[in-house]
Amino acid sequence: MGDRPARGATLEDVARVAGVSRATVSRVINGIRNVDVEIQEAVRRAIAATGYAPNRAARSLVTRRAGNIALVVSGSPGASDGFSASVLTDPFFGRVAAGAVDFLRPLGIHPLLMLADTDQAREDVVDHLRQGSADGALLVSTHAEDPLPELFVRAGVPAVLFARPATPSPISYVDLAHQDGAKLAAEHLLARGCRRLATITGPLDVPASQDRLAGFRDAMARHGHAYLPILEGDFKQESGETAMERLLTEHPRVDGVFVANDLMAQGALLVLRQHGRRVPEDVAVVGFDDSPPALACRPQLTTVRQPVEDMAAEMARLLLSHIEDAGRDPASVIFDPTLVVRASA
Amino acid sequence: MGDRPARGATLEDVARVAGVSRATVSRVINGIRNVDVEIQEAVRRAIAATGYAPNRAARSLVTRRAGNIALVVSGSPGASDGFSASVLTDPFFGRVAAGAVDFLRPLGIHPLLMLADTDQAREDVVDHLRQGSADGALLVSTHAEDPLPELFVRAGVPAVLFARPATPSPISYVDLAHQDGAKLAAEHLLARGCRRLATITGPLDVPASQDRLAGFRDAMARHGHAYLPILEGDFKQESGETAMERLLTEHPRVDGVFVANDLMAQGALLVLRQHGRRVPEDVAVVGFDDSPPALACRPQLTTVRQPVEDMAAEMARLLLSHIEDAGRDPASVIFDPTLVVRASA
DNA sequence: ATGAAAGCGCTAACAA
DNA sequence: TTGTTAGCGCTTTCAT
Repeated sequence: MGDRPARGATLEDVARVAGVSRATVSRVINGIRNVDVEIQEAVRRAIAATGYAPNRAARSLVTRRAGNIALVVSGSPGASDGFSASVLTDPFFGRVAAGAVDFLRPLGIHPLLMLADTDQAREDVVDHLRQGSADGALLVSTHAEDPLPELFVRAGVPAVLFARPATPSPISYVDLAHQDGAKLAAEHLLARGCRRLATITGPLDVPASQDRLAGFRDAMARHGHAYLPILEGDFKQESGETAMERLLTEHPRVDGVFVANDLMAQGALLVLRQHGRRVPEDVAVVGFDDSPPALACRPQLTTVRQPVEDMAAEMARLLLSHIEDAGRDPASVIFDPTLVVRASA
Repeated sequence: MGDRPARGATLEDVARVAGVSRATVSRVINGIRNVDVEIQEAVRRAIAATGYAPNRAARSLVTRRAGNIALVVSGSPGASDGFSASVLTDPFFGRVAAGAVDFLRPLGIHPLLMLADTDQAREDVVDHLRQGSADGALLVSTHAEDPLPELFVRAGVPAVLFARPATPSPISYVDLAHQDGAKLAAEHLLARGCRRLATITGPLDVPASQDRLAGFRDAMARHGHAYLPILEGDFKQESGETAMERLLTEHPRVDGVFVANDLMAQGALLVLRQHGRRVPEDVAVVGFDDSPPALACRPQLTTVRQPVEDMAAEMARLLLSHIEDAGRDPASVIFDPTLVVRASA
């Protein structure tokens, strides 16, 4: 019964116990064939006997691969209670993380969670990548004009974005056909008889918000509806409340609202009820995302589903291919939204 | 204008450019004094000129430190839509992550996100730690009898738990004085005049749920209330709805409810309104956590605040000290809850 | 105050 | 099929 903490057995130790060379042990560990079955067995036994666990750093040093990737969320320093809290607590981000994790886990790859809400933080992220802490990055930007994509291409760091960057960059991204989604919402609202429509948008400096608005407006116009009140929010619940409040005073006869995400729609629903408006009878509401809050509402939200988890998985797939082949050209993959009809419209 | 991707300058390169030895460059990089100021300058210039970025793997190999830690969430494979989605989308977990990230970031440490919902996954997590991918682990278990803490101590992996483990283990943890929190809730409910109280608990196999229940029951008993209907939930919103539904049929005259977390309380509120009960006039409701959903409810939740972010930061602090000093004895740090009075009670 | 040199543990040619 | 041998890029005694 030895009991020293045994500062880790090395390949050398295993080799000695198994009576073979380090190279051979390395081969069986890395699943390279051309190793006698008998010897494989011996090696395995030696590994078990020594409690050997390969040293990641040593391996990375020679393979030039960290074996994990970075999941970075970039934004501007949250006004009040911190960027970290608001973003990590946002169900949308949770879905992105879940999608990436589920795809990566079977591959033995884990995401390094990094937030970049200041220039300093962004620089740190780039440094970490350059130092090889991670082999590439999955990037979710929460604001337009994020300098990070550009920093990544400049540093030669493999990266994939969630959503098309505001300024063109030679970098891969995954996105949703936002306009199509908005169109789905418009047609559903129109079909159920709404005639006085309005929309609560996301921050208008981000492409996704612009696209959802454009898609909704175009679809309305195509159906002859020239006028569309527009209220701008910031994708958080409270802004949905504020916007709906204003909408109700400025356009009291509104009978249908397209809200650019579920969190704001949730806030809108709250205000609607407070004002005694029945949903969907008096005012129909369609959200966007199909995130958990859509189910937490009463009535439950009719919403445009964005397959976030699948999109995140695709990001990971793309990233891996860029890591594999550094010369690969940037690619974009666009997903289709679907309408999930529940009780609010 | 050279233009090859320049497969990374090394210490050697910097040394050559600066006209000094590798050792000296290493010293200035690691901020070791005893380096001539002139030379420091020269080295810095050389670093800038070469665009040098230290190689993490090489450094880790000699220092035996990965420079990052693991943030692992352990649980059982979610019944329906996956463990990853439900946990990463849970505001409670988001707060833990935010607290850890905020504490660790200034130190240049990032968390490696790992989920462990199967035996296989748990083994993988332990392997990664043993391989030195991370220097230690922050663990949040979502179910009782999680084998991971034990696996960690057995593997000699530094780790700190969120919440006392169901089975005693020589391992550090951070926790809340759940009983005190429940007592706060009980006294508030009693003080506002409620007389027919009930409670919706979390899964009763986890210590936190048991403690909240015990604390509430004891406080009630001390005030002469012998009978307390108990409904068990699972910390998710839907279970709060189900429980409240049952409570209303079995104990229609209930006038106050203590719900073991905000998510379930949110569900309870929904059901209450659906049944035409006014909150807090007919039924007062007190939640637990003070998570984002507490504000998303109408009326907003009166709830027992758990300083999750501070607790997570403390976990990180403890973990770092265990990494620093492997011999350090396990420690526990208990935080005090506070009552946040809003509209629901 | 600085440099020389010995590894850290592993993979990958290259031989045999 | 297996072993030998170079390193990967860095930190760290130990001299100087």
